[in-house]
Amino acid sequence: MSHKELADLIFPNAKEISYYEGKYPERNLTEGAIVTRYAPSPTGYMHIGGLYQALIAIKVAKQTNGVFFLRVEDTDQKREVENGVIEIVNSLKKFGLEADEGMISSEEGKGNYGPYKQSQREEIYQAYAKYLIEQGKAYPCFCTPEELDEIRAKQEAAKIRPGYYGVWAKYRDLPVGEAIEKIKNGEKYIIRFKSGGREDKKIKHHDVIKGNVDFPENDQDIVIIKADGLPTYHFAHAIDDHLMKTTHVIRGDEWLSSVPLHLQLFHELGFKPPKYAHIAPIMKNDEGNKRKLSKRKDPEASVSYYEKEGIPELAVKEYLLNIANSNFENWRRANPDKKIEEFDFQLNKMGVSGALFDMVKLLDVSKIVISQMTAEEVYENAVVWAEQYDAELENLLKDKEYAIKVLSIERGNKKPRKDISKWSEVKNNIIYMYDENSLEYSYPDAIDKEDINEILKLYIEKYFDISDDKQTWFDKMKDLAEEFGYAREVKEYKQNPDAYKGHVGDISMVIRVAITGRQNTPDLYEIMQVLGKEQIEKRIQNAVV
RNA sequence: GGCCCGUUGGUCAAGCGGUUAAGACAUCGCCCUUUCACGGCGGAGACAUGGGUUCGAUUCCCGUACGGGUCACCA
Repeated sequence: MSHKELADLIFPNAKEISYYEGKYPERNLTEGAIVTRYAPSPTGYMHIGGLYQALIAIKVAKQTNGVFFLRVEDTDQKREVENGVIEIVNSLKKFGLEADEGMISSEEGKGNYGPYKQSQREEIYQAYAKYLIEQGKAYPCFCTPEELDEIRAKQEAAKIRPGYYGVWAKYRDLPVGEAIEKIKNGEKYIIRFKSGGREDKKIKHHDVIKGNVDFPENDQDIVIIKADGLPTYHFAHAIDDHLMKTTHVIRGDEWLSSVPLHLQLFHELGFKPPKYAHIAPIMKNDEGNKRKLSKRKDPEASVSYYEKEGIPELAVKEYLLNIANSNFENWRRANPDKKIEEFDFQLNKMGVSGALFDMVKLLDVSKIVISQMTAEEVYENAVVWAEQYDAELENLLKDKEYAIKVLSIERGNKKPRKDISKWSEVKNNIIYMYDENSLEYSYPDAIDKEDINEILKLYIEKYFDISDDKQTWFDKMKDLAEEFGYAREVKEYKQNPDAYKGHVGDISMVIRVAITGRQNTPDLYEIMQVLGKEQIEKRIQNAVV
């Protein structure tokens, strides 16, 4: 009885591995080109952490003229969610992170190293599992889940390391003949990897991000093929990243402690291992404790949150890049007009521990991104967002010509306003330019209430002329101020505050509040030009009590 | 609990044996400004802790505390 017979019995139809080795040749890439991948499980909505990983992976691949591919890891059918794959594909697309190869819909992929969905690669895994069995490096294990639980319970009771290893690996040394007999009798089994590792020996590993890390060798006989015939993550990772020629495995650092196992698997399979870059997760402060951003508890963990809020994709990417390479910020300030693609990203400059997600900072990045857009761009984005999430705003934006005028105020110059951080704020930012009947008037306390009506009346009767240029309008404000005992210049007032009731700024504030219902608006002159003569007259009349 | 990893201002973070310990967001003040912003200038604010090693430790070593990860027929 030989290992070969056992292997043939278990996987009678599996091909020779040489078939696959030949089918997927080395990639013809230039020196230094990096091949990366994003390999999510289709288990629900896309997580911001996934986007983060994908962004980094694609950045690294692109800037070295390498390849970035999307592989779907759906070996756990129990957790799979309907439309999970399409959700991932669409999310990536929305953020402009399209893969060179990989899944493009639920079932289809593109590229020469596919299939890119693990459930479609079953025969490949089985071929390699068969190869390992033939080599005596893998074997069938007949333990039931209940038996495994018992073993673990015993180990815990005895306070020793749990797991399937050493003397606890019940079937690792079962004579081949007996294994064959059990299989022929119809006993259920899974395939385990036969580890030659020793827990008391250390391996050294250099992680691109984490640096040098020492681990004990792996001595666990982990399962490689499950009862359903599909591989576990570890096995699929080794096979796929070898066959797909991944050079850098960029993944969450929850995998760091699996590195000894993975290296061992690559070695036993005769593969050249990839470089590993383990990314720290994005954290959230939860009552003093740091924890991973959680899809269940934190709405901002889902990428769909940003869409709903109307935070531009570019802002999210810039913020993420900020977290990933802190020198990005300096680069951005020095190169405000350059594209993200031009930034030289360095994996080894990534922080080793997880950063707390900072919404305030994200919104600041977003403000800058939006402030650099033209009125037209802001308009288009706001419309797209409003169609989906805000019917009222959508309605306001119907009159495109007027909307563009409104959005153009203090935009497009060298120092654009930064008062919109997300599309959901646009309505509040422009609504007073539309509805003159729902304004609320709240004047600064410093202004004598008695004066307000008189200022407004006099302004409209004596000074208001829509055709005034800015300087004339300006001078008239000063005249008006003087007429009411307010200083023409702020400086004059400050030098001699007792001589005046206030200064010209107070007067223009009165006009501003009357016209817009706000104390905080962009340049008043420009607003008045957009509003037009009739509107202004009407608004000031409304404001007069 | 075992094994890994980490700990610089409120947050993100540079620095990696000798620095006045960068910068950004947030915060405060001033200036500019008709107003609101923008912008400019400035303030406050940090090397978890105890031992070593060293002429000298934020930087190196050990311990402690705290935080994170991992120990599945899940990824």
